Amino acid sequence: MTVLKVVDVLSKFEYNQFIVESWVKGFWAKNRVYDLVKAKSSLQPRKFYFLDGPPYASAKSIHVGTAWNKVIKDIVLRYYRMSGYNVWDKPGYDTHGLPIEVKIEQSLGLQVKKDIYEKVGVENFISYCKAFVEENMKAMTGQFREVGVFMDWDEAYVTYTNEYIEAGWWLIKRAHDKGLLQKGYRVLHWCPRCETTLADYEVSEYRELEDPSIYVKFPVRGKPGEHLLVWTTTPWTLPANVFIMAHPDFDYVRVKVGDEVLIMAKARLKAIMEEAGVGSYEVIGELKGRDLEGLEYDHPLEDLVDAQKGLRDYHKIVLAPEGVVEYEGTGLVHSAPGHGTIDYDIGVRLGFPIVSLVDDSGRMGEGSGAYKGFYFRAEANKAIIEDLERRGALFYKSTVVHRYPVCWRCKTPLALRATNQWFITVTKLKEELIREADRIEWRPEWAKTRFMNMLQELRDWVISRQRFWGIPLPIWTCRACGYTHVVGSVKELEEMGGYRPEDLHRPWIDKVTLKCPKCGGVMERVPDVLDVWFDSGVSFYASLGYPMRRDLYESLEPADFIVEGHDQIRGWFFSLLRSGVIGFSKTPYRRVLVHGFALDEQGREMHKSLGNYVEFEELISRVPRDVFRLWVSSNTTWEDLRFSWKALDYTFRDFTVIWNTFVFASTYMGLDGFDPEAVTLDSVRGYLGVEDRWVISRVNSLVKKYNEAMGDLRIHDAARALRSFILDDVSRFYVRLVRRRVWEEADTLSKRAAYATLYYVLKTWLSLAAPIIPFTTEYLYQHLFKPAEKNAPESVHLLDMPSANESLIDEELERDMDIARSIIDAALAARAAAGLKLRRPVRRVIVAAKDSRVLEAVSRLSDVIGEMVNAKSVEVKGLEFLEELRVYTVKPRMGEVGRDFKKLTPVIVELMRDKAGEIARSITSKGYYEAQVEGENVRLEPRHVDIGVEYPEWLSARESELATVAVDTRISPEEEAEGYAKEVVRRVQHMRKEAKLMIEDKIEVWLSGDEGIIKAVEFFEEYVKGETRAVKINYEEPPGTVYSKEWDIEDKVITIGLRKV
RNA sequence: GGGCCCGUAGCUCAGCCUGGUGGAGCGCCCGGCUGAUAACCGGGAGGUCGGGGGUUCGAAUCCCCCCGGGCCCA
Repeated sequence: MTVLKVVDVLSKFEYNQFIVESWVKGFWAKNRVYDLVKAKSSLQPRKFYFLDGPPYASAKSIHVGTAWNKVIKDIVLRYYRMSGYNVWDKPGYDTHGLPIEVKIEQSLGLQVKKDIYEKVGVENFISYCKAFVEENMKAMTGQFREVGVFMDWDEAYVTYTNEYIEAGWWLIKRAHDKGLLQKGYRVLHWCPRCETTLADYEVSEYRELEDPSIYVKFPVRGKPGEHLLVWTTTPWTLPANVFIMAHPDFDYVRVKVGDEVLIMAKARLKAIMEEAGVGSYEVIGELKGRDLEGLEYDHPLEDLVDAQKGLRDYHKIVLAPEGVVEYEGTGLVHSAPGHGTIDYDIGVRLGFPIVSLVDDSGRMGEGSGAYKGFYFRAEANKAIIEDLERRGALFYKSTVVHRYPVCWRCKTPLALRATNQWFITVTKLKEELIREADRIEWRPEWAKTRFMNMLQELRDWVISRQRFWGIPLPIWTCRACGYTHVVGSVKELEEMGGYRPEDLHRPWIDKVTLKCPKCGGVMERVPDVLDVWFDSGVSFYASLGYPMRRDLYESLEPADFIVEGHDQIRGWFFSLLRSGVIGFSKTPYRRVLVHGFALDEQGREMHKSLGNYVEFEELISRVPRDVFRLWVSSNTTWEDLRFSWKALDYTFRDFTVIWNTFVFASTYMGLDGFDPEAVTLDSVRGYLGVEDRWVISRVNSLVKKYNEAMGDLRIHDAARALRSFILDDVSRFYVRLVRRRVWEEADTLSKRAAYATLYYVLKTWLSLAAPIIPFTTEYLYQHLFKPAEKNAPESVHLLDMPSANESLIDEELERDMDIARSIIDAALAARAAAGLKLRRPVRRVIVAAKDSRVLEAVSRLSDVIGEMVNAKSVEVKGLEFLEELRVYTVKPRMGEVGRDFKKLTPVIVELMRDKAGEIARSITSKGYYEAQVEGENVRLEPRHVDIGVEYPEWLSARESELATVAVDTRISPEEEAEGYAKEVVRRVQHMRKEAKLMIEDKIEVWLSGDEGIIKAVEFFEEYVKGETRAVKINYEEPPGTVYSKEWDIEDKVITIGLRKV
């Protein structure tokens, strides 16, 4: 078999990347290529467990960043499959949670939570959520497939399934068994309109809001006239005040203002007095924060607030460095453990009561006395400030505008509020979490730093939400005796007297009651659902069916690789680790790669509201899939990606060059009937040219570099190396170099060697590139390589990843070629400077090497240099050679010379002209030139002169770092004639193309006009015939019947005619 | 306010870990090629390497401070 039969496909094909990709898509579907790839991988001995971070199925169209994310995953999976791993590639979808509930509420026009019960019913509501998510998943899967992601789409894991829910229950039970599951108060953001807690991640929207900014005086107990000064922007929390915090290390002052004494932080004194407009005050004492500890005070509103009655004993100063700052406030912080996170933690630590006076709807509730029924930010604030003022407890009041969290769906300002929630006390596992996190391999390394820092601030995990669309909390409480039981599985549910509902979601699960093992009473489920972060956190085992089946998880764990955006360091990476440690006391994953964000061209987030959002549909219709893939994978993975149509366009252009490279190969291999199975690299080893050995070395170096980069998860390094190899090394250098060998008509060994080399290099590259540009590589493989080999696998994706053949790597040769390329550049520049067209051969190029390494390299590669710069010979000389030819000009800088040498100036100017060479050499080498002029010692320095270098007219020279390269521009009559012959050849070729002749077509040529040119062609007739595939040249006016054209070659006119024979 | 990241040519980005004369692509100007060709190649102009300080013989690179942007928290 040969590649002959496919030539036409590639060369005649009008290249269209979109058509290429559609063809491949069809090919994959028709031949079930994913199944084949999967089947091959499943036979491999080494496991590679990839765990997909499930995208949130809340929309139909994926974000550019989501596409990037999946492409990274796909590249890694494809790489490991080709490298001989049994790859686990199940994708997943995250499907529960409030954001989805809200979308459904919006689509149904529901206003408040109550509407769900009253207007639609929970049962219907859940069905809507499910249907919505299913539609989204279907659309998203289609898009992931569209960009070529080879994952097990038919077996995707979905978090809303009964199996998944049951797996989630298992972990809650685990936490319970370990004594980590608790119920208690937690301070969380609460939306008073939606009447629900909001998860941390839901507190994402802030508004600039105006709030009171008040300084309140809390009387020091037993010291009339002395007050603790406290600052707050939330007067509504004052009725719930329990204690005041101070920083042990700060300096505090006692300040006399009028006839009162105020205590506050020294660092804040000036600012506060300025703000309050108090001109005269006197510091009468200074003390450390720690000296304030235990100081008791009275609450200024004690008699108005019922709840305050029982708090007298707790009203004192508590040392709490974490709650006090020096840049704002007074250094004394009013603490309401029912309304502040730090306040709460300290309150609990001290065993102080937790007072929360705001109810579900945001109004002051039981215990708030005079303020009962007042809405927290409105009436309550107003009334409290008035009361304080009336009582003389207000030092100063104004307002501030600051960022305040609002509910992201109804924009209502949120309240921090202690509510009863279920949580897992992961803080007890802190050391274990840190130990396990430390074992994980992070890319890049700073992700680890970030993760570790976060673990230092670990807080307990509040898992309960008062919502519907989520994993129901598997906790049942006895109506009679209050006994609580955690259910770990459906089986346990049945054993406890319950039953298996068809769907484990609310509301069906709510109807399942159990029999209390303590008193035999009826147990009902706690109505909460789980935080949606819990869902994805258990994916590492839940997606494998654990614990209902154990074998799969046990054989695969831990996950070998996960990758997500850097926002997931605190998100999924953390929730996974948390779940892993709770469930199995170890990290569920061993390697993490972090990727950046897809931003717009200005570096802003892409949002529909900003108008800079790129729809997937638009992306995929404007940009071929592989172009997108190559572009995103070239971006440094962990850095943000700035989306740019222009950048994609440029990447697209590279594909043309890649394509042309393969077309070049297939065209000539096809013409000559090259058979890669007969003419192997081994069989032509003795005939390899130096450029062949070079490119073979380069491709093996590439394989090495590529494998190292991929193994280290530096995908962008791999992608960039691939790109620059095919574009710079192969297309722009090697192909240019071998064209002449390939154009030979005869079947030479040199040509065979070139083909064998090219075939080997391109096929190797194709294998390496397959994970990154799976469509293009498949097309080229199917059309060029597969038909040429008898036992070639069905698809390029079934090939084995090449490993570097170190024996073919010749580092010295690669280094030498680098030198040669630099010399070539210099020579081309020298030619350009002399206005010599590349088509015109030059007699010789002289390379004056700056060191022996350059000298050796140029000697070794002189043929390559000669070919590339179209020189008959390349002479290598030492630096001294050109030095002899050099002519220096030394121009005096009259200002400097005049100032320094006064009267001697004219003589010195003359000297510079006469001894230019000597002076120039001396100044350039030693830095000065000394001479006796009219009996005086004269010292010329660089500032006195402008030194110029000139070469003889027939030499065009170029200085480079490695050498001075000079082109001998003299042309003999014969060379001039050859130049003309080439000009004619070029024009004939052009006309051949215009006449739409095939490369192999033979022609007859007519030539008339300028005598010099005719003579030149006659002289080089064999050459001209060979180049143009002309069987005959007639030196006469072309007959009217043939295709003819008049040409102007350097002002000489000729007429060329030709016809196919 | 904190942690981490980024800030290099007009634009997009390499180089920084392991200090040693600043790179690529695109754009611009000039030239070339035309048997890979709705391509391609060469040359040129263009940079206080965000700012400041320090370490060093030597800093884009290491350290500190500041400014601007991002992510995650507060």
